[in-house]
Amino acid sequence: MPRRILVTSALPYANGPTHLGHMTEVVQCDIWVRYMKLAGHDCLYVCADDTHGTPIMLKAQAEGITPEQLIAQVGAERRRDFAAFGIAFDNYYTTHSDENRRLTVRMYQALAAGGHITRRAVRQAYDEKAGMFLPDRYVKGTCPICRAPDQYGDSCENCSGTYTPLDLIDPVSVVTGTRPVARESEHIFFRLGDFEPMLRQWTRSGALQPEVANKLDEWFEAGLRDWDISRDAPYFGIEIPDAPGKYFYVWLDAPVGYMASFENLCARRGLSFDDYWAPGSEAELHHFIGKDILYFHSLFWPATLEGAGFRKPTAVHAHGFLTVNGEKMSKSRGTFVTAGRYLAALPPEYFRYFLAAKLGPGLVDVDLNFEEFATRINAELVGKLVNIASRCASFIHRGHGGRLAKALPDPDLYREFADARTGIGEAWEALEYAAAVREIMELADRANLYIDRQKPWLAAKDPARAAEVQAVCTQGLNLFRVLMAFLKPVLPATAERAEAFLRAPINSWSDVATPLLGTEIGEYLPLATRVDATAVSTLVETPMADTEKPAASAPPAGISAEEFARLDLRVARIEAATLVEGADRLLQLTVDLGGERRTVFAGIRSAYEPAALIGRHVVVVANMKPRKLRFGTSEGMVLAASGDAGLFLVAPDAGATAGMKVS
RNA sequence: GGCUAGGUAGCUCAGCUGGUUAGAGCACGGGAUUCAUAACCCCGGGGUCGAGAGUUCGAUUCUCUCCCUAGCCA
Repeated sequence: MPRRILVTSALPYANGPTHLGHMTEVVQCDIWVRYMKLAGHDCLYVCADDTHGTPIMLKAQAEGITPEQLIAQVGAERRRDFAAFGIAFDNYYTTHSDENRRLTVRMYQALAAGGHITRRAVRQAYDEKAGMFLPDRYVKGTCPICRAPDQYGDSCENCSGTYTPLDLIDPVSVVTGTRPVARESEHIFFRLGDFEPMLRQWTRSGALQPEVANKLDEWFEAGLRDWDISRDAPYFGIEIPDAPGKYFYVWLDAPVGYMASFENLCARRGLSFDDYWAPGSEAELHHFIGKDILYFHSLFWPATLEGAGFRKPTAVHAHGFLTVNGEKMSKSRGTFVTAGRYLAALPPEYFRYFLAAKLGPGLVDVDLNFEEFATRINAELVGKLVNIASRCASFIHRGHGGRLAKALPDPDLYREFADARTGIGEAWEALEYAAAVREIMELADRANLYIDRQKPWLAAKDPARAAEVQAVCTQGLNLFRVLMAFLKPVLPATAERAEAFLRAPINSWSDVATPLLGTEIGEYLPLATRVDATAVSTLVETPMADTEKPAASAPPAGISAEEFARLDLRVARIEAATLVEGADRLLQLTVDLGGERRTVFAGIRSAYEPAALIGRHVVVVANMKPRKLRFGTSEGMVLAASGDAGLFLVAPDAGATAGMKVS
């Protein structure tokens, strides 16, 4: 029985470029959707741009364009980027649409009719120069609790205390730089507490991951407060019908965008909206989101749906963030990888594969470690999987006219592979992607082992054994085909090329139940090629702050002897020095610290020839935390003086030997 | 601070409801092979399973305390 399933991934906010964090979510979701479709379910995947709110309004202002122009621009980029990564939306829409406005108003009116809406005055920071109320994050000032300067209006990063923008000492509007004043305005609230019994029950209904349900208990304990769903003009959003000059808070209309996008799809495909959204609907509704927006999707969203007479989600699947080389993606650290930057360096399906190999059903972050990325692509995808086809294809073409044998020499082995689809399918559905990939790679190992044991290259030397060669390679290619089918949700384009090569499409999950026999295959072209580490390293900009910016920029305050003693300065002897390709300032040095050897990158290329450095003694900070650069890890820092006259290494007097402490 | 999750080989991780010498991949050392994109195959080194206490005939697996890491606190 095919299930009817509607799937969404979180609507990306239309205020900036698509980055790998966005991609993590849509790729996870897309893999799931593709698997469910292959498994024969009636599965639809919709998404949209989240386009309203103050940040969009201000960003458009700053760029001198209208919000509509801004979201149109971002929307076009999004579609292009998602398409490039093979995300197969059934519909990608926008929250700035008629459908969304109508549905949001309808939801609000139903909530009001049900008595779930209340109003009261709120005192807020108001920017008189800009003529607008300021969201908490748009006011900065000194923390009233710990006096840390330059803190946001909602909480302090230093002492993590919470307060309101008006509590700040010397508050400043981020918009105009003026001091905001307190002003009152009537706001409209959604009475979330009305839905506590329903939410407590829904939370434990299997809709949420267990650790998420635990988290929610904490929120229940704290008590469910009313939710402020209105904002005063000027605001880019949907005007509230019975409150002129007031707009719906973007977080009210954003998830409604799921429905709006679906309604838009219904119009195009002749589907019934109510089949999916009416209470008691038999269809499943799955939301994929990041853990940061769990609160909205596990409390407000089901409550507003229930209150407005819609069905609740079947499941909310939250995932963790993507980190890059162990660090949060951040623009200032240069670890902010946009979709465009990735695409310039690497094939999109490599990212999909890597992610699948790392993702589980939980909320843990996934780290994009460059070394591991290259390893997994090269060792697993190329070395194991694609290798099976590569090593078999030539034999089938040589001497057998590209035709597969009529029977498998080892049907039991084939059946084992084909039967694995049940477990692997269950793993895909359960979001146990890493487990699925692990199992597929174990099978790939076995396929390679099979070929190794049969040694078709030996049999190929004996014309009398031609049939044996053909049979063994037919077996190998069929095993390969099974594995490719298993990975089709992850690698749709690669799978398609494999299908073209084998001249046999894979249209459903059970297609691999029967092997390919007696048919002709196409020419083998490499389905995936190895990545080299430098391509991967171009994903990030190297900040190089250590070497580029001499200490002159930061006049250090007086330090104590203890503080100085924290530096482990050592004499080191340079054993090797090489140019670093792609870095015009760096030299890679291998230094001897008196028995210990270290690799250090130093920004001294402008002043020294590598060959001239070998054998020289320099001073190195030996207890520097290892620092990952684009070209490798630097395990220390070489001291040098610099100024207008140039750059000069610091060297000990003659007689000092490697390893000596400098103090 | 409260809560949630996690701490198993150099790295990434698997170890279901406690049970014989704790596993895999990558990396590393040795060997074999040459069909294949320096791929594949065999062998090997390497772990006080975060620390301590408890329950038990027996704990990586259960309980408690502590330490460390990450995240969440509208």
